[in-house]
Amino acid sequence: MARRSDHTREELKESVFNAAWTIVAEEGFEALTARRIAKAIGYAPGTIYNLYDSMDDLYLQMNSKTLDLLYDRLSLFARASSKDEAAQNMKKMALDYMHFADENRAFWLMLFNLKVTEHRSDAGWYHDKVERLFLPLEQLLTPFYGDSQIKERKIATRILWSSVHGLCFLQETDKLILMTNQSSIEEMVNILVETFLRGIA
Amino acid sequence: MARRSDHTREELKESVFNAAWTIVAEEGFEALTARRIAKAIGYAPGTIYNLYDSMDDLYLQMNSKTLDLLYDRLSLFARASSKDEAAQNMKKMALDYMHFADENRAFWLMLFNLKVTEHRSDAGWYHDKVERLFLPLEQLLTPFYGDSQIKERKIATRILWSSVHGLCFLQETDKLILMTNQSSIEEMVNILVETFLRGIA
DNA sequence: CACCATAATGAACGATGTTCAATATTTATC
DNA sequence: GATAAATATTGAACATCGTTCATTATGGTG
Repeated sequence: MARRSDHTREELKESVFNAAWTIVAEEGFEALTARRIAKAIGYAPGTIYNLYDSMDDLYLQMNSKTLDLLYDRLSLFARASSKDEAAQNMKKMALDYMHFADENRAFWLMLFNLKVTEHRSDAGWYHDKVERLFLPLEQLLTPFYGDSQIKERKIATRILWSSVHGLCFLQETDKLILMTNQSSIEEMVNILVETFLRGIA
Repeated sequence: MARRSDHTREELKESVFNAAWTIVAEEGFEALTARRIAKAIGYAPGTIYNLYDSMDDLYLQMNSKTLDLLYDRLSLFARASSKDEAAQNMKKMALDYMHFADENRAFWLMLFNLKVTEHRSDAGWYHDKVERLFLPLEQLLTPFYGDSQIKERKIATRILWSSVHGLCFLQETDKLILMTNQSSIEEMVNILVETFLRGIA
Protein backbone atom coordinates (compact mmCIF):
# COMPACT_ATOMS: atom_id res chain seq x y z
CA MET A 1 0.00 0.00 0.00
CA ALA A 2 1.30 3.40 -0.97
CA ARG A 3 2.41 5.55 1.93
CA ARG A 4 0.30 8.58 2.44
CA SER A 5 2.94 10.81 3.97
CA ASP A 6 4.86 11.10 0.73
CA HIS A 7 2.71 13.98 -0.39
CA THR A 8 -0.21 16.19 0.50
CA ARG A 9 -3.65 15.47 -0.82
CA GLU A 10 -3.21 18.31 -3.28
CA GLU A 11 0.09 16.96 -4.57
CA LEU A 12 -1.45 13.59 -5.17
CA LYS A 13 -4.36 15.15 -7.01
CA GLU A 14 -1.85 16.97 -9.14
CA SER A 15 0.07 13.83 -9.94
CA VAL A 16 -3.16 12.14 -11.03
CA PHE A 17 -3.80 15.09 -13.29
CA ASN A 18 -0.29 15.05 -14.72
CA ALA A 19 -0.39 11.33 -15.34
CA ALA A 20 -3.69 11.76 -17.16
CA TRP A 21 -2.25 14.59 -19.20
CA THR A 22 0.75 12.54 -20.24
CA ILE A 23 -1.38 9.56 -21.19
CA VAL A 24 -3.57 11.65 -23.48
CA ALA A 25 -0.54 13.39 -24.97
CA GLU A 26 1.31 10.16 -25.67
CA GLU A 27 -1.44 7.63 -26.31
CA GLY A 28 -4.54 9.66 -27.10
CA PHE A 29 -7.85 10.10 -25.38
CA GLU A 30 -8.94 6.49 -25.83
CA ALA A 31 -6.09 5.31 -23.60
CA LEU A 32 -7.24 7.45 -20.68
CA THR A 33 -8.80 5.12 -18.12
CA ALA A 34 -8.92 5.10 -14.35
CA ARG A 35 -6.89 1.91 -14.15
CA ARG A 36 -4.31 3.25 -16.58
CA ILE A 37 -3.81 6.37 -14.47
CA ALA A 38 -3.61 4.36 -11.27
CA LYS A 39 -0.93 2.17 -12.77
CA ALA A 40 1.04 5.20 -13.93
CA ILE A 41 1.22 6.73 -10.44
CA GLY A 42 1.51 3.44 -8.56
CA TYR A 43 -1.83 3.66 -6.80
CA ALA A 44 -5.04 1.66 -6.87
CA PRO A 45 -7.92 2.76 -9.10
CA GLY A 46 -10.10 3.61 -6.14
CA THR A 47 -7.67 6.31 -5.01
CA ILE A 48 -8.58 8.49 -7.97
CA TYR A 49 -12.12 8.69 -6.64
CA ASN A 50 -10.86 10.11 -3.37
CA LEU A 51 -9.54 13.05 -5.37
CA TYR A 52 -11.99 13.46 -8.23
CA ASP A 53 -15.74 12.91 -8.13
CA SER A 54 -15.63 10.95 -11.35
CA MET A 55 -13.66 10.54 -14.52
CA ASP A 56 -15.90 13.21 -16.06
CA ASP A 57 -14.78 15.53 -13.31
CA LEU A 58 -11.18 14.88 -14.29
CA TYR A 59 -11.99 15.42 -17.99
CA LEU A 60 -13.52 18.74 -17.07
CA GLN A 61 -10.37 19.82 -15.23
CA MET A 62 -8.26 18.82 -18.21
CA ASN A 63 -10.51 20.75 -20.58
CA SER A 64 -10.20 23.69 -18.26
CA LYS A 65 -6.43 23.64 -18.64
CA THR A 66 -6.72 23.30 -22.41
CA LEU A 67 -9.01 26.32 -22.51
CA ASP A 68 -6.46 28.27 -20.46
CA LEU A 69 -3.62 27.31 -22.78
CA LEU A 70 -5.68 28.26 -25.81
CA TYR A 71 -6.70 31.57 -24.28
CA ASP A 72 -3.07 32.41 -23.56
CA ARG A 73 -2.11 31.69 -27.14
CA LEU A 74 -4.89 33.74 -28.68
CA SER A 75 -4.21 36.62 -26.30
CA LEU A 76 -0.78 37.10 -27.82
CA PHE A 77 -2.41 38.60 -30.90
CA ALA A 78 -5.08 40.65 -29.15
CA ARG A 79 -3.39 44.04 -29.25
CA ALA A 80 -3.29 46.22 -32.32
CA SER A 81 -2.83 49.95 -32.81
CA SER A 82 -4.40 50.32 -36.22
CA LYS A 83 -7.15 48.84 -38.32
CA ASP A 84 -4.56 47.33 -40.61
CA GLU A 85 -2.65 45.73 -37.79
CA ALA A 86 -5.88 44.45 -36.33
CA ALA A 87 -6.72 42.80 -39.63
CA GLN A 88 -3.28 41.24 -39.85
CA ASN A 89 -3.47 39.96 -36.29
CA MET A 90 -6.87 38.46 -36.93
CA LYS A 91 -5.36 36.32 -39.63
CA LYS A 92 -2.48 35.39 -37.38
CA MET A 93 -4.88 34.56 -34.59
CA ALA A 94 -7.03 32.38 -36.80
CA LEU A 95 -3.99 30.56 -38.13
CA ASP A 96 -2.68 30.10 -34.64
CA TYR A 97 -5.97 28.56 -33.59
CA MET A 98 -5.54 25.97 -36.30
CA HIS A 99 -1.96 25.32 -35.29
CA PHE A 100 -2.98 24.92 -31.69
CA ALA A 101 -5.61 22.39 -32.69
CA ASP A 102 -3.05 20.57 -34.78
CA GLU A 103 -0.31 20.54 -32.16
CA ASN A 104 -2.64 19.59 -29.31
CA ARG A 105 -5.04 17.48 -31.31
CA ALA A 106 -6.02 15.03 -28.58
CA PHE A 107 -6.69 17.76 -26.02
CA TRP A 108 -8.46 19.97 -28.50
CA LEU A 109 -10.74 17.10 -29.54
CA MET A 110 -11.54 16.41 -25.88
CA LEU A 111 -13.17 19.84 -25.73
CA PHE A 112 -15.87 18.62 -28.06
CA ASN A 113 -16.42 15.26 -26.48
CA LEU A 114 -20.04 15.84 -25.72
CA LYS A 115 -20.32 13.70 -22.63
CA VAL A 116 -18.28 16.35 -20.90
CA THR A 117 -20.48 19.22 -21.96
CA GLU A 118 -23.54 17.26 -20.91
CA HIS A 119 -21.92 17.14 -17.50
CA ARG A 120 -23.59 20.54 -17.14
CA SER A 121 -20.31 21.91 -15.83
CA ASP A 122 -20.92 23.20 -12.34
CA ALA A 123 -22.62 26.55 -12.03
CA GLY A 124 -21.07 28.06 -15.14
CA TRP A 125 -17.40 28.66 -14.51
CA TYR A 126 -16.71 26.39 -17.45
CA HIS A 127 -18.95 28.38 -19.76
CA ASP A 128 -17.25 31.52 -18.56
CA LYS A 129 -13.94 30.11 -19.71
CA VAL A 130 -15.45 29.34 -23.10
CA GLU A 131 -16.91 32.82 -23.33
CA ARG A 132 -13.52 34.28 -22.48
CA LEU A 133 -12.10 32.77 -25.64
CA PHE A 134 -14.06 35.30 -27.67
CA LEU A 135 -12.38 38.28 -26.02
CA PRO A 136 -9.09 38.45 -27.94
CA LEU A 137 -10.93 38.43 -31.25
CA GLU A 138 -13.51 40.91 -30.00
CA GLN A 139 -10.71 43.25 -29.10
CA LEU A 140 -9.35 43.12 -32.61
CA LEU A 141 -12.77 43.83 -34.05
CA THR A 142 -13.20 46.96 -31.92
CA PRO A 143 -11.78 49.41 -34.48
CA PHE A 144 -14.31 48.16 -37.01
CA TYR A 145 -17.33 49.17 -34.97
CA GLY A 146 -18.57 52.37 -33.36
CA ASP A 147 -19.25 52.79 -29.67
CA SER A 148 -22.95 52.37 -30.26
CA GLN A 149 -22.50 49.05 -32.01
CA ILE A 150 -21.49 46.87 -29.11
CA LYS A 151 -24.10 44.26 -29.90
CA GLU A 152 -23.10 44.15 -33.56
CA ARG A 153 -19.48 43.71 -32.56
CA LYS A 154 -20.30 40.89 -30.18
CA ILE A 155 -22.28 39.11 -32.86
CA ALA A 156 -19.56 39.59 -35.47
CA THR A 157 -17.01 38.20 -33.03
CA ARG A 158 -18.97 35.03 -32.50
CA ILE A 159 -19.70 34.61 -36.18
CA LEU A 160 -16.08 34.91 -37.22
CA TRP A 161 -14.87 32.78 -34.33
CA SER A 162 -17.35 30.05 -35.16
CA SER A 163 -16.42 30.20 -38.82
CA VAL A 164 -12.74 29.70 -38.16
CA HIS A 165 -13.55 26.95 -35.73
CA GLY A 166 -15.83 25.25 -38.26
CA LEU A 167 -13.13 25.31 -40.88
CA CYS A 168 -10.65 23.95 -38.38
CA PHE A 169 -13.00 21.25 -37.17
CA LEU A 170 -13.89 19.89 -40.59
CA GLN A 171 -10.24 20.02 -41.56
CA GLU A 172 -9.05 18.26 -38.43
CA THR A 173 -11.65 15.51 -38.78
CA ASP A 174 -10.71 14.88 -42.40
CA LYS A 175 -13.89 16.13 -43.98
CA LEU A 176 -12.45 18.94 -46.04
CA ILE A 177 -9.86 17.09 -48.06
CA LEU A 178 -9.78 19.38 -51.01
CA MET A 179 -6.78 19.11 -53.23
CA THR A 180 -3.49 17.41 -52.69
CA ASN A 181 -2.25 20.91 -51.92
CA GLN A 182 -1.50 20.80 -48.21
CA SER A 183 -1.21 24.53 -47.72
CA SER A 184 -4.69 25.23 -49.04
CA ILE A 185 -6.23 25.05 -45.58
CA GLU A 186 -4.12 27.97 -44.40
CA GLU A 187 -5.03 29.77 -47.59
CA MET A 188 -8.69 29.18 -46.78
CA VAL A 189 -8.34 30.71 -43.33
CA ASN A 190 -6.78 33.81 -44.84
CA ILE A 191 -9.52 34.11 -47.43
CA LEU A 192 -12.16 33.63 -44.75
CA VAL A 193 -10.87 36.45 -42.59
CA GLU A 194 -10.27 38.77 -45.53
CA THR A 195 -13.70 38.12 -46.98
CA PHE A 196 -15.35 38.67 -43.65
CA LEU A 197 -13.58 41.97 -43.05
CA ARG A 198 -14.41 43.14 -46.54
CA GLY A 199 -18.01 42.20 -45.85
CA ILE A 200 -18.37 44.27 -42.70
CA ALA A 201 -16.54 47.28 -44.08
CA MET B 1 -34.76 -19.49 -30.84
CA ALA B 2 -36.08 -17.12 -33.47
CA ARG B 3 -37.08 -18.83 -36.69
CA ARG B 4 -34.98 -17.87 -39.60
CA SER B 5 -37.56 -18.35 -42.31
CA ASP B 6 -39.57 -15.35 -41.16
CA HIS B 7 -37.45 -13.07 -43.25
CA THR B 8 -34.52 -12.91 -45.61
CA ARG B 9 -31.12 -11.99 -44.36
CA GLU B 10 -31.58 -8.55 -45.87
CA GLU B 11 -34.90 -8.00 -44.11
CA LEU B 12 -33.37 -8.91 -40.80
CA LYS B 13 -30.48 -6.54 -41.40
CA GLU B 14 -33.03 -3.86 -42.13
CA SER B 15 -34.94 -4.51 -38.94
CA VAL B 16 -31.73 -4.24 -36.94
CA PHE B 17 -31.10 -0.92 -38.63
CA ASN B 18 -34.63 0.33 -38.00
CA ALA B 19 -34.52 -0.72 -34.36
CA ALA B 20 -31.25 1.14 -33.96
CA TRP B 21 -32.71 4.19 -35.65
CA THR B 22 -35.72 4.22 -33.36
CA ILE B 23 -33.61 3.81 -30.25
CA VAL B 24 -31.44 6.80 -31.14
CA ALA B 25 -34.47 8.87 -32.08
CA GLU B 26 -36.32 8.12 -28.88
CA GLU B 27 -33.59 7.62 -26.31
CA GLY B 28 -30.50 9.22 -27.78
CA PHE B 29 -27.16 7.88 -28.91
CA GLU B 30 -26.07 6.75 -25.46
CA ALA B 31 -28.89 4.20 -25.37
CA LEU B 32 -27.73 2.50 -28.54
CA THR B 33 -26.13 -0.81 -27.52
CA ALA B 34 -25.98 -4.23 -29.11
CA ARG B 35 -28.01 -5.81 -26.33
CA ARG B 36 -30.62 -3.05 -26.50
CA ILE B 37 -31.10 -3.60 -30.25
CA ALA B 38 -31.27 -7.37 -29.80
CA LYS B 39 -33.97 -6.97 -27.19
CA ALA B 40 -35.96 -4.66 -29.45
CA ILE B 41 -36.10 -7.13 -32.34
CA GLY B 42 -36.35 -10.27 -30.20
CA TYR B 43 -32.98 -11.73 -31.15
CA ALA B 44 -29.78 -12.50 -29.30
CA PRO B 45 -26.93 -9.97 -29.31
CA GLY B 46 -24.73 -12.27 -31.36
CA THR B 47 -27.15 -12.12 -34.30
CA ILE B 48 -26.25 -8.50 -34.96
CA TYR B 49 -22.70 -9.59 -35.70
CA ASN B 50 -23.92 -11.91 -38.42
CA LEU B 51 -25.28 -8.85 -40.20
CA TYR B 52 -22.86 -6.10 -39.30
CA ASP B 53 -19.11 -6.42 -38.83
CA SER B 54 -19.25 -4.36 -35.66
CA MET B 55 -21.27 -1.69 -33.96
CA ASP B 56 -19.04 0.85 -35.69
CA ASP B 57 -20.14 -0.63 -38.98
CA LEU B 58 -23.75 -0.04 -37.97
CA TYR B 59 -22.97 3.51 -36.87
CA LEU B 60 -21.43 4.12 -40.26
CA GLN B 61 -24.58 2.91 -42.04
CA MET B 62 -26.70 5.14 -39.87
CA ASN B 63 -24.47 8.13 -40.59
CA SER B 64 -24.78 7.30 -44.25
CA LYS B 65 -28.54 7.60 -44.05
CA THR B 66 -28.28 10.85 -42.13
CA LEU B 67 -25.99 12.26 -44.81
CA ASP B 68 -28.52 11.24 -47.44
CA LEU B 69 -31.38 12.90 -45.59
CA LEU B 70 -29.34 16.05 -45.14
CA TYR B 71 -28.33 16.10 -48.79
CA ASP B 72 -31.95 15.79 -49.85
CA ARG B 73 -32.93 18.72 -47.67
CA LEU B 74 -30.14 21.01 -48.86
CA SER B 75 -30.83 20.09 -52.49
CA LEU B 76 -34.26 21.66 -52.26
CA PHE B 77 -32.64 25.10 -52.30
CA ALA B 78 -29.98 24.41 -54.90
CA ARG B 79 -31.67 25.95 -57.93
CA ALA B 80 -31.77 29.67 -58.58
CA SER B 81 -32.25 31.71 -61.72
CA SER B 82 -30.66 34.95 -60.60
CA LYS B 83 -27.93 36.21 -58.34
CA ASP B 84 -30.52 37.63 -55.99
CA GLU B 85 -32.42 34.40 -55.77
CA ALA B 86 -29.18 32.53 -55.24
CA ALA B 87 -28.34 34.80 -52.33
CA GLN B 88 -31.78 34.31 -50.82
CA ASN B 89 -31.59 30.57 -51.20
CA MET B 90 -28.19 30.50 -49.57
CA LYS B 91 -29.70 32.00 -46.48
CA LYS B 92 -32.58 29.57 -46.61
CA MET B 93 -30.17 26.68 -47.06
CA ALA B 94 -28.03 27.76 -44.13
CA LEU B 95 -31.07 28.17 -41.92
CA ASP B 96 -32.38 24.82 -43.01
CA TYR B 97 -29.08 23.22 -42.07
CA MET B 98 -29.53 24.55 -38.58
CA HIS B 99 -33.10 23.35 -38.41
CA PHE B 100 -32.06 19.94 -39.61
CA ALA B 101 -29.45 19.75 -36.88
CA ASP B 102 -32.00 20.84 -34.35
CA GLU B 103 -34.74 18.45 -35.45
CA ASN B 104 -32.39 15.49 -35.82
CA ARG B 105 -30.01 16.39 -33.06
CA ALA B 106 -29.01 12.87 -32.01
CA PHE B 107 -28.32 11.74 -35.57
CA TRP B 108 -26.57 14.93 -36.50
CA LEU B 109 -24.29 14.65 -33.46
CA MET B 110 -23.47 11.06 -34.40
CA LEU B 111 -21.84 12.41 -37.56
CA PHE B 112 -19.16 14.00 -35.46
CA ASN B 113 -18.60 11.15 -33.08
CA LEU B 114 -14.97 10.72 -33.88
CA LYS B 115 -14.69 7.01 -33.29
CA VAL B 116 -16.74 6.61 -36.43
CA THR B 117 -14.52 8.78 -38.55
CA GLU B 118 -11.48 7.00 -37.25
CA HIS B 119 -13.09 3.87 -38.64
CA ARG B 120 -11.39 5.03 -41.83
CA SER B 121 -14.66 4.40 -43.68
CA ASP B 122 -13.99 1.79 -46.34
CA ALA B 123 -12.27 2.99 -49.47
CA GLY B 124 -13.89 6.41 -49.53
CA TRP B 125 -17.56 6.07 -50.35
CA TYR B 126 -18.26 7.75 -47.04
CA HIS B 127 -16.06 10.69 -47.85
CA ASP B 128 -17.76 10.94 -51.21
CA LYS B 129 -21.07 11.37 -49.44
CA VAL B 130 -19.57 14.11 -47.29
CA GLU B 131 -18.12 15.82 -50.35
CA ARG B 132 -21.51 15.66 -52.04
CA LEU B 133 -22.93 17.85 -49.29
CA PHE B 134 -21.00 20.79 -50.70
CA LEU B 135 -22.66 20.57 -54.11
CA PRO B 136 -25.95 22.39 -53.43
CA LEU B 137 -24.12 25.36 -51.99
CA GLU B 138 -21.54 25.30 -54.76
CA GLN B 139 -24.34 25.49 -57.28
CA LEU B 140 -25.72 28.61 -55.64
CA LEU B 141 -22.29 30.21 -55.67
CA THR B 142 -21.85 29.63 -59.40
CA PRO B 143 -23.30 33.00 -60.51
CA PHE B 144 -20.76 34.76 -58.29
CA TYR B 145 -17.73 33.34 -60.08
CA GLY B 146 -16.50 33.26 -63.64
CA ASP B 147 -15.82 30.13 -65.64
CA SER B 148 -12.11 30.49 -65.01
CA GLN B 149 -12.56 30.64 -61.25
CA ILE B 150 -13.56 27.08 -60.55
CA LYS B 151 -10.96 26.65 -57.85
CA GLU B 152 -11.95 29.91 -56.17
CA ARG B 153 -15.57 28.83 -56.21
CA LYS B 154 -14.75 25.46 -54.68
CA ILE B 155 -12.78 27.11 -51.91
CA ALA B 156 -15.49 29.67 -51.23
CA THR B 157 -18.04 26.89 -51.01
CA ARG B 158 -16.09 25.04 -48.40
CA ILE B 159 -15.34 28.17 -46.42
CA LEU B 160 -18.97 29.23 -46.24
CA TRP B 161 -20.18 25.71 -45.56
CA SER B 162 -17.69 25.27 -42.73
CA SER B 163 -18.63 28.64 -41.30
CA VAL B 164 -22.31 27.84 -41.13
CA HIS B 165 -21.49 24.46 -39.69
CA GLY B 166 -19.21 26.00 -37.07
CA LEU B 167 -21.92 28.40 -35.99
CA CYS B 168 -24.39 25.55 -35.84
CA PHE B 169 -22.04 23.31 -33.92
CA LEU B 170 -21.15 25.80 -31.22
CA GLN B 171 -24.81 26.74 -30.91
CA GLU B 172 -25.99 23.15 -30.68
CA THR B 173 -23.39 22.29 -28.05
CA ASP B 174 -24.33 25.27 -25.91
CA LYS B 175 -21.14 27.23 -26.36
CA LEU B 176 -22.57 30.29 -28.03
CA ILE B 177 -25.17 31.32 -25.46
CA LEU B 178 -25.26 34.97 -26.33
CA MET B 179 -28.23 36.87 -25.12
CA THR B 180 -31.53 35.69 -23.79
CA ASN B 181 -32.76 36.50 -27.26
CA GLN B 182 -33.54 33.11 -28.75
CA SER B 183 -33.84 34.24 -32.34
CA SER B 184 -30.35 35.72 -32.42
CA ILE B 185 -28.82 32.53 -33.75
CA GLU B 186 -30.93 32.72 -36.89
CA GLU B 187 -30.03 36.36 -37.13
CA MET B 188 -26.37 35.38 -36.95
CA VAL B 189 -26.71 32.94 -39.81
CA ASN B 190 -28.26 35.64 -41.95
CA ILE B 191 -25.53 38.09 -41.11
CA LEU B 192 -22.89 35.48 -41.82
CA VAL B 193 -24.18 34.74 -45.32
CA GLU B 194 -24.79 38.39 -46.13
CA THR B 195 -21.36 39.42 -44.92
CA PHE B 196 -19.70 36.65 -46.86
CA LEU B 197 -21.48 37.52 -50.10
CA ARG B 198 -20.64 41.19 -49.65
CA GLY B 199 -17.06 40.16 -49.09
CA ILE B 200 -16.69 38.21 -52.32
CA ALA B 201 -18.51 40.77 -54.43
C1' DC C 1 1.15 1.95 23.93
C1' DA C 2 -3.56 2.33 22.68
C1' DC C 3 -6.66 4.69 20.13
C1' DC C 4 -8.74 6.81 16.31
C1' DA C 5 -9.27 9.31 12.08
C1' DT C 6 -8.39 8.68 7.54
C1' DA C 7 -5.81 7.34 3.32
C1' DA C 8 -5.44 3.49 0.31
C1' DT C 9 -7.00 -0.70 -1.30
C1' DG C 10 -8.90 -4.05 -4.64
C1' DA C 11 -12.58 -7.25 -5.10
C1' DA C 12 -17.13 -6.78 -6.77
C1' DC C 13 -21.07 -4.85 -9.61
C1' DG C 14 -23.25 -3.80 -13.67
C1' DA C 15 -22.36 -2.26 -17.85
C1' DT C 16 -20.03 -2.32 -22.62
C1' DG C 17 -18.39 -4.64 -27.51
C1' DT C 18 -17.19 -8.93 -29.24
C1' DT C 19 -16.28 -14.03 -29.94
C1' DC C 20 -17.38 -18.72 -30.81
C1' DA C 21 -18.55 -23.49 -29.55
C1' DA C 22 -22.98 -25.34 -29.12
C1' DT C 23 -27.62 -25.73 -30.67
C1' DA C 24 -31.67 -25.20 -33.55
C1' DT C 25 -33.49 -24.82 -38.02
C1' DT C 26 -33.63 -25.30 -42.98
C1' DT C 27 -32.19 -27.42 -47.22
C1' DA C 28 -30.26 -31.19 -49.94
C1' DT C 29 -29.58 -35.98 -50.84
C1' DC C 30 -30.76 -40.62 -51.21
C1' DG D 1 -39.71 -39.87 -45.53
C1' DA D 2 -35.35 -40.39 -43.31
C1' DT D 3 -30.84 -38.87 -42.98
C1' DA D 4 -26.96 -35.75 -43.76
C1' DA D 5 -25.04 -31.33 -44.75
C1' DA D 6 -25.37 -26.43 -44.40
C1' DT D 7 -26.44 -22.50 -42.18
C1' DA D 8 -28.82 -19.33 -38.83
C1' DT D 9 -29.21 -18.30 -34.01
C1' DT D 10 -27.85 -18.51 -29.52
C1' DG D 11 -26.01 -17.00 -25.08
C1' DA D 12 -22.36 -17.87 -21.96
C1' DA D 13 -17.76 -16.20 -21.68
C1' DC D 14 -13.89 -12.75 -22.14
C1' DA D 15 -11.76 -8.50 -21.55
C1' DT D 16 -12.66 -4.04 -20.66
C1' DC D 17 -14.92 0.09 -18.68
C1' DG D 18 -16.52 3.50 -14.55
C1' DT D 19 -17.70 3.19 -9.98
C1' DT D 20 -18.57 1.65 -5.05
C1' DC D 21 -17.43 0.42 -0.45
C1' DA D 22 -16.22 -2.81 3.23
C1' DT D 23 -11.66 -3.86 4.60
C1' DT D 24 -6.93 -2.90 5.63
C1' DA D 25 -2.86 -0.13 6.36
C1' DT D 26 -1.00 4.12 7.97
C1' DG D 27 0.01 8.47 10.83
C1' DG D 28 -0.97 11.35 14.48
C1' DT D 29 -2.74 12.01 19.35
C1' DG D 30 -3.58 11.43 24.27
